[in-house]
Amino acid sequence: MILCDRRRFQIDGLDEPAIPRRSKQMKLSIPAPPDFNFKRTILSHGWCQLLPCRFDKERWTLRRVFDVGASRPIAATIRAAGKRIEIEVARKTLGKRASEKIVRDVRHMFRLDDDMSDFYQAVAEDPHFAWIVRAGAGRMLRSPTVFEDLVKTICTTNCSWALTEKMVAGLTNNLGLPSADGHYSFPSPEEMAKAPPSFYRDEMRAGYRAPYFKELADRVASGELDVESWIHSDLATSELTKEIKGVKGVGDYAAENLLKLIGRYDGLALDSWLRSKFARTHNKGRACSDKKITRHYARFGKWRGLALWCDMTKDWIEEQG
DNA sequence: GCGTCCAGGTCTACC
DNA sequence: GGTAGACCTGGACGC
Repeated sequence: MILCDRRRFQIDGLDEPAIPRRSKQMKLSIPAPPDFNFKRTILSHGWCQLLPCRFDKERWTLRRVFDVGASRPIAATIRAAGKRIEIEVARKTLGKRASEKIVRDVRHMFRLDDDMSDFYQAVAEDPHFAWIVRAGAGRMLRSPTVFEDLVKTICTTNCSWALTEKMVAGLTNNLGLPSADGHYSFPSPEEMAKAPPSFYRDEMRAGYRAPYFKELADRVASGELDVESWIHSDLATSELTKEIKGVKGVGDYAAENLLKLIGRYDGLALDSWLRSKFARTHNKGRACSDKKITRHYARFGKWRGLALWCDMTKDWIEEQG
């Protein structure tokens, strides 16, 4: 992807009109870990800007349409509320099953159950990385499903961020299901499998990736490929990487990026922006080899990919105090 | 407005 | 295993 575009969200902030508040909305509340940083997690990378998420930087909220199973998708607004995360649902009432599903999804997205202590221990002694512990950085926002993260990752390959947004929007707005307020959920593998190949080429504007999406959706919908199992896989990272790269359109960068979202940080997921940012930050603006970048973060072992990402995105948010 | 060039990551064929 | 070219889109640029 083209990097100058990738960081656009830091400057523009809100680009969607606020949804009018309803007279009665239901609220759910989740306790957050002591080391959790809501802002750092939302802006951990560009996912907050991809539908069905909508980031409001003025209010520091994340809106998203959640798929809750059989009933209609539900839009919710997520915000920090002290040491808790508050979820405001655009419904007067919400069934137990739907409430539990939304809470489970939010916990997963914000990685509230991730134990960061090992990572923080790995970076705490390094003067250039100790800020990560103080800031509570390192939780990378993800989607409720591995499938959604995989599709979005493929959408980031070999194109500008603007095109990534366009492809994801085309997919969501055409194949997703509408919530009561007219926004759409991310389509399921089954919904994507129903779409003809021409949809991916002509409507989604996925270009040469079009057959890849069709094939992926078919394989997942038919049960041939269980991408959700990757998150709890016992396979060694090298083996899991091979399996992930078995998906058409997924190469080294895409596989390692997905592995980060799954919670494995061995890979660096180097793309053009990371290489450029590393050169500016650590190599006096001169391009350097991937080997040199790898050596720079090698001391962090299995956390090197996360250490790299935190290092390269440190300036995305001004630290307070 | 039109045409050309280029960047971006992966796939495939070839050596 | 390594490499070159094709894939497709949108932005930048020149005319």
